[in-house]
Parts: sequence; structure tokens; C-alpha cells
Amino acid sequence: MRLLVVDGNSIVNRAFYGIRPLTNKEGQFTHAIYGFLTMLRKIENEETPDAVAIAFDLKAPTFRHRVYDGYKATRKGMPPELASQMPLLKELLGLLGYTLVTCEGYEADDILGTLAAACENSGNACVIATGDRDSLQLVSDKTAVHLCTNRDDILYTPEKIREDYGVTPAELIEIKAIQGDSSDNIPGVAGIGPKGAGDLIQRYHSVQYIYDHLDELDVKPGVRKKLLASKDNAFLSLMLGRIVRDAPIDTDISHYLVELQDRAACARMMARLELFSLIEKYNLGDMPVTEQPKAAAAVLEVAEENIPFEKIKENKDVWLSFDISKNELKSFALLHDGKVWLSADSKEFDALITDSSLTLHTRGIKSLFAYADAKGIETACRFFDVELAAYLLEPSSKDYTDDNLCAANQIELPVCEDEAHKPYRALAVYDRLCARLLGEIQANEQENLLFNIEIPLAKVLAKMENIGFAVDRKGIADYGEMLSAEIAQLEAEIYQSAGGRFNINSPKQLGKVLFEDLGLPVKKKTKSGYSTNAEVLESLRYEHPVVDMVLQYRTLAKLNSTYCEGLLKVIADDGRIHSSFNQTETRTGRISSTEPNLQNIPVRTELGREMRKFFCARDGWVLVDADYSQIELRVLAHIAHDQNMTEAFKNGDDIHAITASQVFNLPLEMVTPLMRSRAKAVNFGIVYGIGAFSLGKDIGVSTKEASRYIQNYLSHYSGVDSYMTNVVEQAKRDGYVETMFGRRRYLPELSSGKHMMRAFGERVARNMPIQGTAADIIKIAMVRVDERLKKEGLQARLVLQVHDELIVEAPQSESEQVAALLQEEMENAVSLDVPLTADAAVGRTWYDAKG
DNA sequence: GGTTTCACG
DNA sequence: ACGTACGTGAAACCA
Repeated sequence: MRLLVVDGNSIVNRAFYGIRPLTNKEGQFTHAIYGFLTMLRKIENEETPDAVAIAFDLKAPTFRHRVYDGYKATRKGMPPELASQMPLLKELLGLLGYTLVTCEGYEADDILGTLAAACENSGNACVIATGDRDSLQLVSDKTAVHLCTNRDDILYTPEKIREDYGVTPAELIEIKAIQGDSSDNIPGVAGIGPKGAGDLIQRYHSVQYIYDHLDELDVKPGVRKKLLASKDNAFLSLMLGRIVRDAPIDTDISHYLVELQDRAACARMMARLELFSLIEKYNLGDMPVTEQPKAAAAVLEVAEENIPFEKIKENKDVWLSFDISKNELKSFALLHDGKVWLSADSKEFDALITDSSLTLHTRGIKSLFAYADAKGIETACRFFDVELAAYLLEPSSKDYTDDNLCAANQIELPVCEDEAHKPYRALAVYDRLCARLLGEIQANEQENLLFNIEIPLAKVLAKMENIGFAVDRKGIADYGEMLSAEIAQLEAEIYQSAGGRFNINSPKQLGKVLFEDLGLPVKKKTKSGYSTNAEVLESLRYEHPVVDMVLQYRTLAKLNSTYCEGLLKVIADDGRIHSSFNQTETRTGRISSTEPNLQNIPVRTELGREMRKFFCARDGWVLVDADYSQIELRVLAHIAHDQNMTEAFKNGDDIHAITASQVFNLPLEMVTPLMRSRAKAVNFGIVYGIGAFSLGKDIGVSTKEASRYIQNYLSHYSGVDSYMTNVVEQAKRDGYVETMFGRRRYLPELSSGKHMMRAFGERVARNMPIQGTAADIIKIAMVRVDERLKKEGLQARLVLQVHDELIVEAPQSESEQVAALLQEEMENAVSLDVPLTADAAVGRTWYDAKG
């Protein structure tokens, strides 16, 4: 017999975090259930067990969870999105005939260990399925571990363990006893890490032996000293790290046979969860599935008469839904008296948006503003936007469809037969949905953010999209021609040098040529093979002449395909490029630009920068470009209340040079350009949440050296030091971080069991308030700049924002006034402890106007 | 549709 | 021993 023992908690966590959230129409999350069953089926297919046991911890680890959606702080357990799926998953597994195993006072690991031991004692085989490497110590001739990873699953046998770790499975416990494991509270030997521990056990095999022969060991004196100092901890760790193999559970393997009993109940449950593909996979398609009782659902009522505007206006609050495409109104609908009223009369629509006494609750106001702008109408009503409100409440969501929002807020959508009325189905509950969202915005104190920043900004973005950015079509085309010619030539040279034709654009084929045919050393691997990115190629430049050619080819091919060809495709009939600016895309509050992305036009290399010569102003006009100087560091100085950094900015010092003098402990005059550039990297790293490893790699020094820089940095900028500690603590306490203006980002990653995931959450906690506050500030500046341009009767208009940079297209005659206005509004958008500085420049093209 | 690479702040 | 900085979008390849 062959028993499969599944580490239920580990697999369900993988399923939960590994796939995108999924809900049924009741708003119940289902992706962990779906993912678990999918993974289980895959494992069963590969391991072909005769019996299956699924182990669960009795209690999930405790932590405090964010206050949101009615969940209160200090709620115990896993994230509610996962916790709510657990009983359903267990119920469904039971229906499918699986035996679940839990044990008071023991962890799931101990159940795995006990069942594996039972198999071995009774001459049976065992496979353990888990996502956690802790179980590898259980591997033996009879027990294998099927490790589920983000990449391909790995089957661990004693041979595979030897191959990967160089030791026996049992010796893994010894290694862990020395290196320790902070996430499991295993102390280990202080000062000895994975490398040292592995080396010791490979040579001496056990902790006992090491301590018995401490004086004879062939190790450095420092290591011996560390071992001696942590002797008690080492033996304690040995006990803590060894998985229990005699937990009081049912060890009769014949009791774990899988027998699906009630097929109809399984099908019903899967249907209720709306996991219809599972019904197919388990061959339950023939089972009757009872529908949700229809009687309970409200039916969408669409009024036949004309809209009673007078009655609606008495209310002042209007719930509106509209269909505008290409700046033309197709239809709109209003909610009144529990019914939906339809119209396609644009005069009626215009009357609504120009009525200053009304508050319009709607969604997608950017397109409404674009419509008004194109038509030359000035909107006068107040707005509430469902999408923008929902984004502020949960910026990490993928989309903000009516269906998702209603599900998340436990609002049931009415049933609707007529396809034509479907788009207005959600309007029937907009009064409730908007009240709900507004209530949360108020509870979070985000009214200012919504009503004074995001909603006015939507109007500015709409105008930017309408006006577009003028480009020199012929210039781009000619440049593309030039690139194509060079690319063709390089291509020929590469084939010659490599000794054959292949697709240079295919990382797979390129990898084969470089690392197999030419035998170049492999520096890095990716999921699917050899890494061939610029960093790797850069390090291979002197190994073979073809490498440089490939680098050059990549540069030119990117410029040509993404920028020349890509941009030519999206030039509109008016000779301008109308990008879309998305306001609900980023988790930090930045805006994003698509079709095309105008926020990543090349600038860092001269060849790429040429591209900006084709972004120009119309005849007789100029571009005015202004960008903030080090806005993120200034924001950091402010929110961290850092005295030294604040002082440096107040003095107008060169912040990177000052930082260098601190980090390297030298007078300012002795700072070399190399030091300054390293200090600059440290400044960036700090903003990103930093790790010594990556910083070292970035600036080409050892991890140790980099960690010294960071320590020096934090001891000088002590405000930054405490901010970085405090913000992570606050995030763990509240479940979210926020910007100066109350923009939030929730961080469920912080309560993940996975170290990597948690570390990521901590970096985000340190970074988001900085990046997000900078985003808030430039948004405020944009709204003010737009207002000022209008107030001063200028023709100039904002055409682009690139995170810390604004570009205005202005008549030549307005250029000086606009430059002054831009700089003033950007610098005074907010008042911080440090000055904000913005530099403006004028030019006919983007190339000329930038610096 | 997922992966890899590379452009920007 | 993991795999290692934050935030984006687009193009190309490949299964």
C-alpha cells in the first residue's frame, strides 16, 4: 500500500497566496478551495496513492488583522479571506471521501511524521505532500516528500536530499539545530548560519559528535568559540527541530482509503461555491444541482415612462450610470423610486452635470469629464465616484467592477432577463453601494483624498487624454528605419560570430547558443532555463565577441519595436498620441499610463533619449517641463522627522554627497564621485526598504560592506532609523500603512507564514508611505496647475505626468508665465518640514525641455 | 496566458 | 536554504 499524507495547512496557504482571489456571487472567497483541490488532484495523479490522509493544525497562528469590512482588530486566526474558506474546504474534502486528521496539542508536521513512521513499521510506502521543507527530515527508503514549490514540484528521496544538501535526511535536523530558524523559534548556534551549519554536519554528521570532539575539530577558533557559547541552545534546538513520530492518531492505513460517498452533495456544494470546473473534473456533471431560490432575488425593474427629473432633483442626490465611448453619450440611466429610468438624450444628461445643486453618484467619471471637455461643457455638480472610492478603500484590488464591489459589500444584485438592461443592473443598488462606500471613506478619514484630490484629478487626466501629446511622425519613422538597418546588420554579424542562424529574440534559443554551443559560463538561471538578461550578458562581454553584439541588438530591437513601431501604431488622426491615464491601477497611488505608456520613454542613454526629440509642441507652441528634485527623500525627511536630513535639505546641500560623508565617515571635501554614487544608491535603497545583499550587488561591494553602509546611514539619520522600525510595527498592528494624506495600502503579506512574503510586506510598509505621499503631492500640484491655467486665462494645457515631472504645452508667448506658475504650484502644493524644489525648463521638444 | 526582458520614476 | 529593493507597461516568445 502507498499512503499519501497531505500537509493541509501548508498546501492551502500555497493555494491561497498562489492564485488570484476568486469569489462566488455571495462574496465568499473560493480560490484557496479551488487551488487546494487542483493541487491535490495533480499530486494524486503523479503519486498514485492507495490511501490519503489530510493533516491540519488544530489552531492557526494568531495575529491581529486589519479593520475593514466589519472585521475587527484582534480577530484571531488567518486572514479572514482564507479563514472563511477553511470550514468549507474541510466539509468538501469530507464529502469527497477524504479522511482529515487533527490532533490536540500536536502540529500538522507531527501527524505527517507519525503516519510516515506507521507506514514504515507496517511495510508500506508513504509520500508526504507539503510546501514546507521542514518535513524533509522524514525522508527515508520508504518515505518520500513531494515538495510543492512555485516552480515545478520536487520529489525528495534520500538520493535527492544528498544531491541538494550533501547530507542524509536525519542530518537535516542536525543542520537546523546549529543554524536555527527564527520563524520556528529555534535558536541554533548564534553566529553560525546555513553555510557554516551545512559544512559542519557534512563533515561531522551530528551535534553530539561535534560537542564530544569540540577540541579536535578542524574549524576556525571563532567557530569553536561560537559553538561552545551556544551548547545548550544547540541541544535544545535538536529537540525542537525533530518532528514527533508518535502522536496519538489513527495509524491504521486501511482507514484512510478514499471513498466518495454522496456525489450529489459534492456537486451541490461545488455549485454553491461556483467551482463548476471541479464538477466536471470529478465527473459529477450528471448530478442535479439545485439553483439558488429565485424567489428571494429582487428583479430589476426598468421604468417605461420618461424620467421624472423634477422629482429626482428634489432629492439632490442622484444615482447615475452612463455609457460614454469616444466622448459620445450612448445612453444613461437614473435610479429613482427603486426603479431604473433609461434615456439617451444628451440634453437631459448635460442638464444634470451642469446643475450645481446636484450630487451625482456614478462610476468612471473620467470619461464623463472627457465628454464634457470635448463638448466644451463645464461640469457644475458634485460627484461621488464608486470606482475611485473603492480604489481608496482597497488599492490592491485588480478591478472595481460593480459585480465585485457588490459582492464585497454583501449587496445582492437584482436578477435581470433583458441583456440590454444588464449594464444597469448594479444601478438599482447604487444608493446602498454608494452609502456603504462613503461611510467607509468617512470612517477612514479619506474624504479629502477622494473629493479634493482624486475626483478633481480625474478631470485633469480626462483633459490630458483629450489633448494628447504632439509627435513628429516622420521623425519616428525615419529613426525606426535607421534602427532597422542597424539591426539587420547586427543580426548578420551575430549569426556569423555564433556560427549559425537562430532567433535572437528568443531567450531560450539565445541561451542555447551562448551556454551550450559556445560554452559560456552560466551565471544565473530562470524558471525555464538560462538567464540572458543584460546583467548576465554584461558579465560575459569579454568571454566572446558575440555577447556585445547581442547587447547592442537588444537595445536597438527594444527601441524599434516598443518605441518606434509601438508609437507609430497609436498616433491619432490629429497627429497626436492620446495615452490613457489610469487612476486606479497602482497600489501606491501613482497613476499609470497605457496605450501607449508615455511614462517610460527612454532617457537614460543618449541613443534612447533621441526618442524625446519626436515628442514636441504644435507649431508656434513650446513644451514647459518641470520636475521635482528628490521628492521621495524630502518626503522621507519630513515623515521620519529626521533632523539631520531635514537640515541638509534646508541648507540646500547636495544630499547624496552629505550622505556619502556620513556613510564613509569622511569630511565632505574628501567625498569622491564614486562615494557619492554609492551613497546615492544607499539613499534609493533606503526608500525601497533595502537589504544589504541587494545593495551590495547594486553597487558592487560585498554584502558585509553594504551592511556597514546601511548601519552608518541609520546611525546618522536616526529619525529614518526609528521611522523604518515604527512603520513596520504600525503596519503589523493596524494591517495597513498610509500616506500623509491618508491613502492606505493593506498588507496581508505581513501575516504570511512564509518568510519571503513577510519580508516583502515589510519592505512595502517602509516604501509605500514615501512613494505614495510623493504621488499625492504631485496629484495636488496637477489639480492646482490646471486650475491656475484656467484662472489666468492661458491656453496652455497639461499634457503629461511622469511621477515627479509635469509637462505643459503652451503658446510660445505664455512660456515664461507657465514655467513660473508650474514651479510655484509644484513647490507649494504642500508645506513640509523641508523645502520642495521643482526645476522648470522650456523647449520645442521634450528632449530640449528636460533639464 | 505565463515568462522573460527592458523601458521609466 | 530559501532568494533578496519599491512602483509600473509593452513586446516577444512559447506552450
